[in-house]
Amino acid sequence: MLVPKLETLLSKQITVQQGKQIHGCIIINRLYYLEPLLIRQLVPSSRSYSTGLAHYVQGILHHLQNPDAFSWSCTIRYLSQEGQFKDAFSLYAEMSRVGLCPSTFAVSSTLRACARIVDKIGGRVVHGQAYKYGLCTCVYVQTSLVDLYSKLGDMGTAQKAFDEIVDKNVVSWNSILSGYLKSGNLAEAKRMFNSMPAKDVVSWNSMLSGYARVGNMDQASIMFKQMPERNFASWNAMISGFVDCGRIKSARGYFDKMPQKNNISWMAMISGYSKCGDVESANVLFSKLPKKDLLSFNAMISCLVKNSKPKEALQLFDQMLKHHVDIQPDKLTLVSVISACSQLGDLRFGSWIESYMKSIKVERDDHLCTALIDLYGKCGNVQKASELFNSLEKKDVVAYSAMILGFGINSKIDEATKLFKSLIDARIPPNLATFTGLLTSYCHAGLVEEGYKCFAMMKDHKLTPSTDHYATMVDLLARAGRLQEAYEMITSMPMQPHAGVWGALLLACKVHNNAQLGEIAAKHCLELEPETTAYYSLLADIYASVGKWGEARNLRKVIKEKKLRNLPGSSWME
DNA sequence: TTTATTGGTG
Repeated sequence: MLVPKLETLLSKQITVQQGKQIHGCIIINRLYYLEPLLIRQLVPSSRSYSTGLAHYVQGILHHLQNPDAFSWSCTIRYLSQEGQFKDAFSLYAEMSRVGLCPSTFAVSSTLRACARIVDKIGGRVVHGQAYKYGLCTCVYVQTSLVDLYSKLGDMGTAQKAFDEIVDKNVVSWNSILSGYLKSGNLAEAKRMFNSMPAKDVVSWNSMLSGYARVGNMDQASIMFKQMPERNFASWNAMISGFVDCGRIKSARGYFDKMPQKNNISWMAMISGYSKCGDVESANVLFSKLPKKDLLSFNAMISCLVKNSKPKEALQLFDQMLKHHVDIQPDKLTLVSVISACSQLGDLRFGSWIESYMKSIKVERDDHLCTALIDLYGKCGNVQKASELFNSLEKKDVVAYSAMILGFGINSKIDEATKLFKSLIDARIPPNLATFTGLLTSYCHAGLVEEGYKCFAMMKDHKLTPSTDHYATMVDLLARAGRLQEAYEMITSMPMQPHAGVWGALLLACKVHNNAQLGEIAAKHCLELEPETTAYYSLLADIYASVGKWGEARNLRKVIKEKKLRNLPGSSWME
């Protein structure tokens, strides 16, 4: 049934390319109603379907000599639907410049685009124009306004826009509801929900995820049971809700009970296992996934990266390229792949990934840039990292943290502290990673007092030091020969120190010939990681260096007897 | 024409 439509469309496309004035609006409008798969056939050899299509549709519009308001509106609506929000907005601006009166179609689509990219100024401008042209009495425009101000976090204006709607429909109610939920006002949301004249599955799902977001899974479960109708989103909201509060078994329960699963369900479950470090279970699920798509590959690759398995991540990426030719990696895949490369710390990957990005024509955005800053910083090319940092459009806390660490581990302590100051000046609140970077910088420079100050500063920013922060402090103190202080730092830790913390002390004890503390440190190391024989030999070395030959010999015997072999290359050994 | 669920950088 759709095929003849496509053919007429194709014949009209040819007319357009010959430059004849025809009814372009019909083409654009038809495109909108066609099956996505058929539309894709229209776009010749495009790597990215949506951007290719966006250019195609805009091309048709600009081919017309005098496009009318309807053609403009259809194109804007099309772009907004396809997720090309910036294009939709600039087309709207162009339309007004030409002097055409915007329609309710164009306005609501543009407002939707502004809401999605959180464009405060643009949204207000469009609102003003809609008011000027008297379009603010249309439910669709009004509902879009409610959604816009909800997404901007301006609930006062959102409520005002909502009150002005005479014929409120379910979507209008749902828009204000999700606004209150997003702003964390559960009480008001609940009040709204109860006073709704009609609820649909979206209303119920919004409430579910609202409770899930604050970790109230018991209330979410109660609502889930009460729901008159459930869809994929309802089940998936429960799964990801349980995942977020660490109740992986409950999440799995819902996953197994689901009558039908979509790829999002699988992905939520895989990322759940990833978050609690259960790579094995994630792998098992991934292998069972019937139809793997880009999203599920992204989830699995990122799982491997986050759980420090960069080699496996790159292998999976390779598999994806080889055996799933229909899947094109996107920016998110690349961010994970770059992160895997930086974990491997090999500069060769840097140039490889950059040329690869060029070959598949991926535009560099700030997220990709940040990943590259981390990569170049860790591989020793600070120059390149700092060039990338300066090229960023918006410098967020993650970019700053990556760059501070990059300076720090390349012995550029002045640059690192300067950058931290400018972060504070920019009024960007530092996070745990920022302090990891700064502490590591002081550690590399051997600046104990600055390290202490930095460690204390975390409290001022309402941050609690993690095990890694303690580990860095211990490393800093121990390297400086302040072994007793390092030991006291460990004993003051509110959490269980991991082997790396004791290992740092142990290594320093060897350097500074302190057998007493070395023995304590080694004991803890062996308790936590009995398989790592490097600890035995380190302790033996310490004994030997202070002349305790007997103990040293005994230890070496133990190593031999246990037939344990030296395992060089533990992370802290470097 | 307007609403809800997923994957990311330290």
